[in-house]
Order: sequence, then C-alpha cells, then structure tokens
Amino acid sequence: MELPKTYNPQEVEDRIYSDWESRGYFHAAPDPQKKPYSIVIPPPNITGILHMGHALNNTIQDILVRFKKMQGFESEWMPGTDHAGIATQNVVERSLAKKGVKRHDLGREKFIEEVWKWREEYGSTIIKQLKKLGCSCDWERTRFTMDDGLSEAVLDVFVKLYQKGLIYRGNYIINWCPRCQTALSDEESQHKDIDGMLYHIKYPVKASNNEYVVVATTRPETMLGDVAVAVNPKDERYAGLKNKTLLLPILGRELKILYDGFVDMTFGTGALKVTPAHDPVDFGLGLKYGLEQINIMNDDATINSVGGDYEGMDRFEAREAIVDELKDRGLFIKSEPHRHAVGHCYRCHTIVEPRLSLQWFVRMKPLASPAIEAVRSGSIKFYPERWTKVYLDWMENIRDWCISRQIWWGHRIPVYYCKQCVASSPSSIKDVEQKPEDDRRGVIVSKTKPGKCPVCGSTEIEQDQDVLDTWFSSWLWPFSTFGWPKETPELKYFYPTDTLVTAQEIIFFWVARMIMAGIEFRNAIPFKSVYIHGTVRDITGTKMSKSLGNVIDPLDMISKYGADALRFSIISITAQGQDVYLAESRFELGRNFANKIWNASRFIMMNLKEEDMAPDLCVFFEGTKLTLPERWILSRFYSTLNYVSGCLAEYKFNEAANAIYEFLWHEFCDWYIEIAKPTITGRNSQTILYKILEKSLRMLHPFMPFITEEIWQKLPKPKKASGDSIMTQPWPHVQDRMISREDEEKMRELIEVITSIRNMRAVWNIEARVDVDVIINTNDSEDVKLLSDNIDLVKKLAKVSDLRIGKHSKPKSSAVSVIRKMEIFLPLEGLIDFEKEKARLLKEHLRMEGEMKGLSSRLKDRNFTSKAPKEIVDKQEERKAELSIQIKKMKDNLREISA
RNA sequence: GGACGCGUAGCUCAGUCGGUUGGAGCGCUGCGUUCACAUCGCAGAGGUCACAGGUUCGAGUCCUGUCGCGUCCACCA
Repeated sequence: MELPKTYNPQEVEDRIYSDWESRGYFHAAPDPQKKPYSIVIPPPNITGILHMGHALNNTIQDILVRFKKMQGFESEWMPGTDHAGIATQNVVERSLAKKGVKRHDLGREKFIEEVWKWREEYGSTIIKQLKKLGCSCDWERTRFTMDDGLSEAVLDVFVKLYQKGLIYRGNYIINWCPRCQTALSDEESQHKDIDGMLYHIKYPVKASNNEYVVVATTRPETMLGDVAVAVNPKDERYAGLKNKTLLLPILGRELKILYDGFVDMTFGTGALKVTPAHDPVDFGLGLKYGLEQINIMNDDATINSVGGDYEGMDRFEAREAIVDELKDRGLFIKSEPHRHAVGHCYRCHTIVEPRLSLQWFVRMKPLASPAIEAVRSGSIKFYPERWTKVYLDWMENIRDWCISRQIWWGHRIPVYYCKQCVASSPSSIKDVEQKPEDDRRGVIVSKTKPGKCPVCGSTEIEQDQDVLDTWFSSWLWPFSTFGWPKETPELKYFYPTDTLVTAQEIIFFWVARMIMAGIEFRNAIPFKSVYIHGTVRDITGTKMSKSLGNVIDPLDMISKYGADALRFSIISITAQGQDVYLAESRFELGRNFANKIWNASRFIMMNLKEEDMAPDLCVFFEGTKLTLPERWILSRFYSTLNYVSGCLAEYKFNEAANAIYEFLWHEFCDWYIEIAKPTITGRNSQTILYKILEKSLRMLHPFMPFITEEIWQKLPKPKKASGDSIMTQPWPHVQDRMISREDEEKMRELIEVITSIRNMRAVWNIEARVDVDVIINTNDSEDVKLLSDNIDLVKKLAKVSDLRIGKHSKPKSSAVSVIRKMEIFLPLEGLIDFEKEKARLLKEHLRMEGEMKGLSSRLKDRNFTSKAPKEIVDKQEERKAELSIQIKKMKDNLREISA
C-alpha cells in the first residue's frame, strides 16, 4: 500500500468524521453487559464560536471518552448548547438594530420568535466546529437548555423549591446592569479595580452656622438617596453631634446621625453617608435602623424624579454635575485618587449599579450543606486538588441566588398573579418572603397557567414578566439531559456521570450549583471527578478574547495544521491545571509529529508482506528467539503503554502525550526502525514493526483520532481482527512479562556506545559516507559479550567497518571516548589536532573529577552511609568504582597526548 | 484585605516518592539529501533551578520569610 509523502489532514478529517458519525460510533445506550462511563459537555452558548478554551476543554473530554470506550466502557458524551439568556438577547438585539428595529417595537412574542429564528440559523455553529475538532459526542442525544424536556425540568424545580420554602421574592440590593436592564447574580457581577476618586463633602448640621460633618464617598451621585450619616460611637470627632440632625446638601433632606460600631474610623473621614437603596452595606444599616429606602434611579441608571434638577441625567454625568454644584455652594472639600473594586456586568462590562429591587431568590444555605459534605467526604474529587478549597470557601459563605432576570429570552418564571387578590391583599406582594402563607395572597406558583384564581375564582391572572437566570437551567444539566424528571433508562444508567471537565471560571456559576441540584433533586452527586483545566492565554499571558483581538482561531489552525495537530499540541503543552500560553508556532509540534507517524507508517507498509503477520504478538514472542533491540522495543512499548494508562487515570494528559511522542519518535523511529532496516524483509522485523505500529496507533488514537484511523484503515489486518474502525478496537493490554529492565539497560549501553562513536566522527569531521575502524578497550566480560552479540548493529549505526572489542591498547593518533568501563578509540592518523583533542579530554576530565569529589566525600561521611538507604549507598559505590576507572583511563590518555 | 498559582536553558514550559552534575519543544552551532520523513537525520553548545534562611545524610522538589509576575474572592464607604 502506497501512501503520499506528506500527511494531508484536509483530505482525511471530514471524510473520516462523517464515516464515524454515519456508522453510529458516537452513540451509547444503556447496556447491562457493560459498565457505563459518561461525561456531560459544558454546554457552549448558542452564540458561541469555538475558541482555544473550547478546543482544550473538548479535546480533554474527547480523550477521556475515546479512551474509556476502548477500555470497554459504554462511553457516553452528552452534548448540547445553552440558550445563554442575556448573551443571546444582546446578540439578537444588535442584529435587529442593524435593521433599525428595537426589541420593544417588536413586542415580547415577536422578539422571542426572532431569537428562535436566529438560533435556528446560527445556534449550532459551535456544534459544527466541535465536529471539526473530532469530538465523539453522542449527537443523537444533543440537548438544548430550552428544549421542551429541559424546560419542563426547570419549571418542576422552581415549583419544588418554592413549595419547600427555598424560593422567595423580596426587595434587596441586587446588581443591576443599566445597559442590559436586568438584575444579575453576585457571580455575574465581576469585580475589577478602577481608578476612581474619593470625594470629601460637607454635610451641614441643621440649625447651626458653621458646623458640618465631612463624609467621604466614591459615588457622590448617590447622595440624592441619602437618609442618614453613620459614625463610630467611639469616634471622638463626632461625639458632639448627639441629638443633632444633618441636612443633605442640594436636596435639603434631614439626615439622622447613626452611631454604629461597624463604621471604620480610619477610612476617609470616619463618617459614612447612608443610602439604603443603593448600597448593600447601607441597605443593612437601613434595615437595622428602620430607615427609608429612596430609589434615585431609573432602569437605565438615569436619575429619577427624586433627583430634582438632576432628573434624566445619567449617573456619571450627575456625579460631575453634583460635584460642581457642591463646589459652587462651598460644600466640596477635595477629591483624591482612590483605587477600588467595582462590579461590572459579565456580559457587557458596563459598571453595575447596586440597587434596591424586587426579585426572586433561591435560599442557598440548605442546598449548600450536603454539597459541602459531598466534597469533604471525597465523594466528589477535584483535580488538581487545590480547587477543593476554592469550592469549599465559596460554599461555606454562600449567599442567596438572585434568579430573576428582566429580559425576554429564557424560561419565564412560573408564577402567576391574581389581580383581584393582589389588589385586596393587606400587604403588597412586594415581599413574599417575610409573610406568612395567607399573605401570599394573589401569588400562584404553578407549572401551567391556572384558568382561574384558586382563592377568588377570578380569571384576571397574569404571569410574572421575568425569566430565570440561564444558570437555573444549566445547574440541572447532568440529569435533565438524560430525561429527568422522567425516570428514563438513560438516567438510571448514565447518572451519576463520571467526570466533569471544565475551566476555573465557572466553578461557582456551574460546578457548585450542579452539585447542589444533583443532591437535592436526584439525591445523588452529579459526577465523581471534576477536572479543572487552565485558561488559554496568548503568548504575553493575556487571556484570549475577541475584543482584544489576540485570539488564535482554532478553525484556522485546523485548516492550516490539522485537527490532530491542534489537539496534540495543545494537550502536550498544557500541564495539569496550569494556564497555557499559546503562540501559533506551537502547532508545528503536532503537525510535525503527525507527519512523522505518517511516514513511519508509510515506510513500514511499503515493506510489509501481509502473509507474514503473526496473529498474536504474545504467541509469537513465546516461540521465537528475539534480538536485543526487538526485546527492547517491545519492552519500551509496554512500559510506555503502562505509563500512559496511568497518566490518563490521573488526568495527566500532557505527560501521557509526551510519553507517546518520545516513544514513537525517538525510540521507535530513530532507533528501532533504523536498527530493523537491514532485516526489514525478515519475518521477525516485519511482525514487530507491524505490531508496535498497530498498537501504538491505538494508544495514540484518543489524542489524534483522525490520523490514527486513517493509517489503521490502510493497514493490512490480520485475519482475526474485528471491526472496521480503530474507534471500536480495544485499548492495548499491558503485557508485564514483556517489560524487561535488564534489556532496556543493555540497549541503553549500546546506544551510548553508538552515540559516542558518532560524536567523535562529528567532532573530527568524518564524512558520513566514510566507514571508520573502531577499537573498544574493555576488561569487562559482560561488555565484551554485549558488544560482540550486537556487533553488526553497532557497525551499521555508527558506520564502522572494522570493530575490535576486548583488551586493546590505544593506537597512536586516535580520538578517544571514555564510556562506562570502556575506552573507545577512533584511529585518525594525520587527522588529529592534538591541542583540540587535549582540550576536549581536559574538559571531560574536569567534570569527572568534580563528580568524584562529591562521591568520595559523601561515601566517607558516616552520616550518609549509615542513614541513607542501602541501595542508594550501593549505587554510589558502584558509580565511584566506575568513575575511578574512567578517571584513570582519562589520565592515561591525557598523559599520552601531552607526550 | 483573604486565598491560590507561577518564577528552572535565549524563548515557552515539563520535572513522579527528596536520592546527588537537571529534561523537552522552539531557537542557536556544525555536519548531512544512496529513496519512510528537510514538517527530516546525526552531533553539539547553552543552567548559581528568583532570593534568604531552615529541615534532612541528601533539596529544583519539603518548611518559613522576602522580592517579582499572574489569577480568583471580598459590603472600607
């Protein structure tokens, strides 16, 4: 079988992928004969396009899924996408804006129709891209967070939590994004350090001439909502203010003075202005002291009618304008630069406004405790382990989750209000949490719209306008995708899933919440292991992002280098859980490796005679006398296989990839194939080349699925080989008895000898075509035997015509190398530059003496010889013995050359 | 303010249980194209393992501290 000279992934990948897909190799189904292995994909947003983070994340999952499948598990990778409420709504709004259409012009229903249309057209872009990567997802099961089934699960969960008292509605300070015009959860508000100003402002004392209190604030515009000023009771500066009242500048509102130990006397002026409706701390103070909550802003963060002349002004304009007015009035003291953390919307990066608002919340503490226990007890393990602490810290300080969003795209909150009952309610429905059951009058929580009010029979019923946080569907993903709340066979078989592979950014958003939901609704953890991989950054360490323009597009890389190259490169440079700094040139590593494998396979196939293939390597091994290099390469293969299996079990993907790379390239290609060339048509060589190649392809398949399949398909098959795809082949079985440390050590010695001859040839510029004579001087009978047994090998690989082994003295005018207990002479009459050779030997001698000094003093030290383990001491003794021989030989040579 | 990660060759990074003169890829130097592969081969140069202490017979590896870089969390306005 002839292969082209260079591997061309473009020709291969799509064909192979659609072949796999059409044969149904990605599909898994409950099978009582097999153990399940399952992974649910972190569902990418429908607005998403594949970036390097996805490429890394999904390559890791694919490696696991393919590996487990080969190991005989019923291996399920559940794929799907997330409706991504705010993100998608923003994208569709932007695309409508291009046509000059606004969301509110369309109205809710029409707009949602538009979003569905958009989703039909673009929503599966990322799925197509995952296929390009080679992902073996079970596409037949692809789910979407707004599918009927998943939506059903969302409603079910909302109602259950409400009935359990774990969902409530209340007026609290939430993070408000004025651009998206919705509430956000605490996690969706990202803190970033901002260079702001700390403004010092005079608040006059009522009915007094010149008395005033100076407050310090970073947000002067919020003073429009001030109702008090708080100071520390111990603060003597303010002791004289008892029973006095302050006047709010500009608006003239009367402000109480609060004495509260909470106030930090050392910050600013020690006087804190209190704005209960616009600051979480002040909100707390407001509740404590029964203060009025004055909301000063509209939804778009312009000042509302409370602000008098400032009404309609944007919050930041108002800030400046208010400062100006304060200056005019002589109430402004100073502003100083002040760096502080400010929340930003995680979708549009607008500065978030803390704001009092009526929202729905999930009470988290009761959900958190069993989820904490699941991780503490080790039922769920994080890899790397350090994330355990991050998870636990967050869970132990968990705060209630604001789940309502004032947008249109998402799962609408299953709450209905009876207008009649609400109107006649003794208290408003503003705060469902605090009120006993009968005061929740008018609130109907139901999966379907009730025809009439169960209390008064009115049909004037309206659904809550809000939708749920996107993550309120994502947290159900590990079981809702398998059909929950129905008890499907898939759910029973594949849940709990095995491994969750994700990035650190969504531990709180997603991982923690899934653990809570799994335990709450399934009474079982959602997964056993969580593997947290690093973030992909550009070469300067900056996180890759479209807005920064520093992205490397995985699809570009796939078309340039191939999907296997992309996968292999990114895996091999990503140490467990460490961030990865990526430059395009990194992908050459994988491309070159693919090409190397391709050519090695090409060479082997060129020489392969099908009838010579032994049916089973083990059987063949038992009955045949193998040469040292043959035993060595088999041993190395099985050692590598063993190591790789272990690495995959511990999520050390880079180490696994690098071990395969080292074995295939340097051991198999550089040494074994070269060694085998002279006997390439022999049955033993053919069998071993074939077997190692075929098994290596299987070992490599999870990492580089396309090229391994392509070669495997072209490889002649022994008669009993089953199946028609490498995907369905078993993971090779480690044959312990074929691993021989002794053979590996012997081969290492031969390699050293060959390398040192090559080295001398290179140093003395011996042309490659010229064969040389070499004399190896040694007393050691084992060395003599090893070299004699493999004399042809050494001669061929070092290009030696006459090789003499045994007790020999140094021929005059020759180069020398001292290796182990041997001297290797390369006679070079007339070619030797004695000064150069002397310098070379001196350098080597110096190194040896240095090592000897360390060894001697260590071995003389009783502390060492008595306390160190015996095998370590023995090893040192052996090394010393060998080294002293080497030094003696080196000295002789130096003396001779100086003469 | 709290927590975590990183600092090893010119660059980007590995480094298992602590075991004694530390590896890879790229780059660099020299040689090489009788056919598996120049996306290649052979040979080589290149290191005070950030710094300072400590534990140990022995430290790149464990402990403490310092410096530098990065990330996450956090209600000092």
